[in-house]
Amino acid sequence: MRRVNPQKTERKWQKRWAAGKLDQAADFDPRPKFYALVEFPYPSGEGLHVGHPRSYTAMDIICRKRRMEGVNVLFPIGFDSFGLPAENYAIKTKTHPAVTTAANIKNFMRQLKALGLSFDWTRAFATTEPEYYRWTQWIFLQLYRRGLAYRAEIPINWCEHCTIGLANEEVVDGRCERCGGPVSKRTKAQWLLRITVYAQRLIDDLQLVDYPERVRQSQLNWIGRSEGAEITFPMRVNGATPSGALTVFTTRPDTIFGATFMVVAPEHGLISQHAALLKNLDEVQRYVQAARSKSDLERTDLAKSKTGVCLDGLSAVNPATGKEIPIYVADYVLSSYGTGAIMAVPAHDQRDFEFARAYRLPIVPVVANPAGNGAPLTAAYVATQGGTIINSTQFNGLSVTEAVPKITAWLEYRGVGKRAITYKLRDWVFSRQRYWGEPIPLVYCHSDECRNRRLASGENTPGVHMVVLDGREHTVVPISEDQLPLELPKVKRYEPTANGESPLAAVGKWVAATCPQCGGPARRETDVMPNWAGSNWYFLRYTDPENGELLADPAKLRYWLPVDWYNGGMEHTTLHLLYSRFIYKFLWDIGAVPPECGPEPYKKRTSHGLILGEGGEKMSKSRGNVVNPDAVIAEYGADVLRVYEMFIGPFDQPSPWDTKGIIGVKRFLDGVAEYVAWWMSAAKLPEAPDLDQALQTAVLKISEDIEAMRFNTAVAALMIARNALSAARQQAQRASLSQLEAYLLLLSPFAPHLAEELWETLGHKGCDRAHRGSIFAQSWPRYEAAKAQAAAVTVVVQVNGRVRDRLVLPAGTGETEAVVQARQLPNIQRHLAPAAAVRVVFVPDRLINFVTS
RNA sequence: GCCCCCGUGGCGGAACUGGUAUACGCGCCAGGCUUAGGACCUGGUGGGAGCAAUCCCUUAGAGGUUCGAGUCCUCUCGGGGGCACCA
Repeated sequence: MRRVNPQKTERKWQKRWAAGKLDQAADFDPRPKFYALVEFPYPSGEGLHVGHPRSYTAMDIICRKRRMEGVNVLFPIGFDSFGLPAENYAIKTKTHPAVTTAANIKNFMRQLKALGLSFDWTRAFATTEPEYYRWTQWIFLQLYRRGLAYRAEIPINWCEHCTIGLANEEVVDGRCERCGGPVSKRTKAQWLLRITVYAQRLIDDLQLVDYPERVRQSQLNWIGRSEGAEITFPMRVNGATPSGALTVFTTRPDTIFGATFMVVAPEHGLISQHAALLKNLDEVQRYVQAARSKSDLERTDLAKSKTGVCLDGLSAVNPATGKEIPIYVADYVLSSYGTGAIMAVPAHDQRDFEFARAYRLPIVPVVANPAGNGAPLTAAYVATQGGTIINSTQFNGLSVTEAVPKITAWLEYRGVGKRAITYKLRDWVFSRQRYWGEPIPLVYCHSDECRNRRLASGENTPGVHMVVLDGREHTVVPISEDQLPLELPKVKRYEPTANGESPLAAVGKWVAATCPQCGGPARRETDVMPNWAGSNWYFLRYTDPENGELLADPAKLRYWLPVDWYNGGMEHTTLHLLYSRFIYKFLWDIGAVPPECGPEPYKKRTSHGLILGEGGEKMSKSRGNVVNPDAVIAEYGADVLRVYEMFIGPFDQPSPWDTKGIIGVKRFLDGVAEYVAWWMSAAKLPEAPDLDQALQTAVLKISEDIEAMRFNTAVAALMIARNALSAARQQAQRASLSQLEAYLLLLSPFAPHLAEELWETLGHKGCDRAHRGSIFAQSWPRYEAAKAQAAAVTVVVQVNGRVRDRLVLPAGTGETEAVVQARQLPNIQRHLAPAAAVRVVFVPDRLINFVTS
């Protein structure tokens, strides 16, 4: 028998579930709470990807089980609807992003609902709703007020062909994502957030949370803490006149005696400061200019040989040796890491070694290479563990490990160095020269009144309180909070302007603002926030999505936070996941999130693997291997899609789609339906005597597997239990009502529509208005160990570790009895001389191993 | 270069803290039902030898620890992901 039109049944139950309150979370309910979170989708024009149901069904299964366990579950969904695709679509078709976004959200809602996901739809919102982004803007203002948002001239990605600035996400392998053209750097004033202030806390607090090791490692790696020392090298002009100093960061202060030259990054301030002193200024400037116009791709090409120019007329003194050493500018030194300058120790750093070779600079070893025997170096000896210090006066003979603190202390005593910690993490560029994002709620005022007020208050930090626009000082004036949201205006053109400004810069009425402080004319900030802004804090809003006074009621935050379980993609590990931890910590610091919620937003994080196309390639439009969930639902129904996606492979690993594999899941679910129909018609048949054990094994296995996200083996366990029911049926025996009910309960989180339908078939009321009759209002089956106990077990009998026979024994048979029986087995006697056993290894109910040697 | 993950049948993959390797599903083979067909039903299915009982081999490869290794340790090879001139 075939299931007739699963889609119709599924729609029926979806309607009935929606009419009730089964999926809704209850604020302040005395039951234990569980806040489950999945990454809300970007509502793209392509609709839902088959990857979405994998993550969403997984969390749906957990939530349905939790509710059946008597837990008050918050399982919300929303839409992360600002973003580039809507804007690019607008550029192509002149359709306003608000229009496409609304249509896409509608489509996504239809698709999500068709999957039977038990989201609390009453809490849904989109980040593009002004009532929501009002608070995204509010958060920006709080960051600004506390000096954590600032404006700075930084390089942006510039596409020569499109003549627009690109977000980092739009640069793929150093090329423009849209036109494929080369991307170079241009400097532009941008708003940045000081995430670096939180670097250490973002590392430390990883101890407080339950994240997969690979996620933890990635975040640590990305933040990139390095311990070392800052060392100051005095500088001289023409080898004589002292002139300032150059500070470097190094992780190897123990090698300072081997520092034979210094290198600064092309962007280093030293060059402009000392321009007048440089005898080869032209050459230096040419080099700096060339470095600047290079693309990222060229500049970071490791295969490229080292280049640089000596700063002629300027030199430094190695504070350890007292020797005068040259200073170079070279683009292998990055301005954005450490101090943008290094002490070069060519004997013990490969990059410095290559540079020294190319420019014939002295290479002085200061750590003995035990394998080298004093032979000339062919490569740097990077001795981080072993090695003895040489050529370093009083430190000779120390190990590297001993020398690091001793030499640091010595430098510190002499006032030329100190311990220092550096992070790879950079401040977060928070402005985009784009349209479809949250406007940054600031104006620039050049009135005397605002200027005087600024000067009088002493708050005059450039880049925070004051900026220079068109050569003129402007006061930065935040829009008052009661004026939020600052809504996006309508524009005619969505393209960024030719000079890289946001499309908003071309809207005269938008740019010409009134200063909220002095009432005079002011110029509005025209950049918008990146699409991470809305997702930084969305999980807070779910606790109180309608609040018009606060971003969320503290009492509700106290009740629901932290998020108990957050599942998402690995690709967000160093973006959204890190950003939102930072913003959460900030909101917690300023009291917008109550102290009781704790310092971390997500208690537990898990990651799903990608669903790949058939054959293991990534799904993509260009490969033409994209599977549309709508098509799968139309052919097989949502339950088949859900169960298939759970069965496809280990949840945290990538798995290829297999159209043929779906049929196995369809057969399985059809078989369950068919069994129930048969069961109803076979009331006179006797009950099977031994189904309890099979069922209890399933209860234990499935309960554990769901918690551990081993959904593939949970589905296998459901199939095994179904096979046990079928086997009994072949003996003309049926399951008891309670056994069959337990089975449907186990199935229900995976295939909710079918389970609800069959539950009704068994004579329950089904999902009425009060929901009492729904399968989802029942209790999750309890594991009964006594019933799970098998009467007989198969014990493996080995001789010298090789399986020679098997023995069926009553469970719990003791060693003496088991060994006597095992010795009588003919095959054991064949392999074992009667008195030969030297030793017997006995594992109760599992194995006996006779060891003769 | 650094960090992380992974190598098990024709395929996706099972195997709890070392204890029956290949669960479950796909595919394939045989039979059934059917005029026919399979998105149906039943049974079989790692490789080799044997009529058979049974024996040998097998978790990328090579060593090691152990009564016993897919699982632990060392090395080698292969695949994937992330970061990357980070001083």
